[in-house]
Amino acid sequence: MTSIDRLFRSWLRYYGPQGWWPADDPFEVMVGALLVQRTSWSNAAQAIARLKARRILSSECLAGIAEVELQSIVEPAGFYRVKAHRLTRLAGFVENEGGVGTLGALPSGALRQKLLSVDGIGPETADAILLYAFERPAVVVDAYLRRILVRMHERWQAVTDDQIRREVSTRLDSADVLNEFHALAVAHGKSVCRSEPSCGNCCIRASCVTGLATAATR
DNA sequence: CACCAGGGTGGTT
DNA sequence: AACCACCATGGT
Repeated sequence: MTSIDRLFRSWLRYYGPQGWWPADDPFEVMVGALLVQRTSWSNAAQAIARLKARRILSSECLAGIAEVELQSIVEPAGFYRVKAHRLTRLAGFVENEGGVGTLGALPSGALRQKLLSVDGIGPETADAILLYAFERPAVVVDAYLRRILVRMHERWQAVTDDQIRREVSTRLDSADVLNEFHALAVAHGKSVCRSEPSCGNCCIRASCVTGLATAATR
């Protein structure tokens, strides 16, 4: 039985604090969460910088801007047609809900449900927004975490995302810890080889990341 | 050249 | 329920 708790401390000791999420306010986190889908952060950050340069990175502005214009602005992030449309819908949602302040007053369960009703916000993005925009103790289950867990123990192969969320949250409860946990999972996921399990050493032994092994298995 | 990046949606079997 | 194509730019 591997301890998620020990894995987290190993990552933190090896990689250090990741400083997520790089944003000035909750709405910027929401926008970034949509822009970064299947996209490198550097590309998403370019789109965010262009929004900021035009001073339209707010729900009020984005709800009113022409979608074709928004497309040209967020173009560096890729998938710019769907993303412009989703940003427009997101802004309308936030305005309709009375702003991020009103949303922030909702309990996490209700807020998650509302977020999932927005076009382009699925489970992973909803939990990322809960965690990084609203500082709720949400577990973000992404492809990196799934792969890492499967490589550590075969039992994770058949475990659903919902089960992963609950199992992780029993070990890591605070928003601050879960904040680092997801960011570190991404950092570690990028470091280890991405080839199939054939490697057999990924994530828990030294052949992928020197020094992590002894920390993770201690 | 192929492959990937801090996913989600809609359609098909 | 499991799979699939699609969205599209920028970096290795």
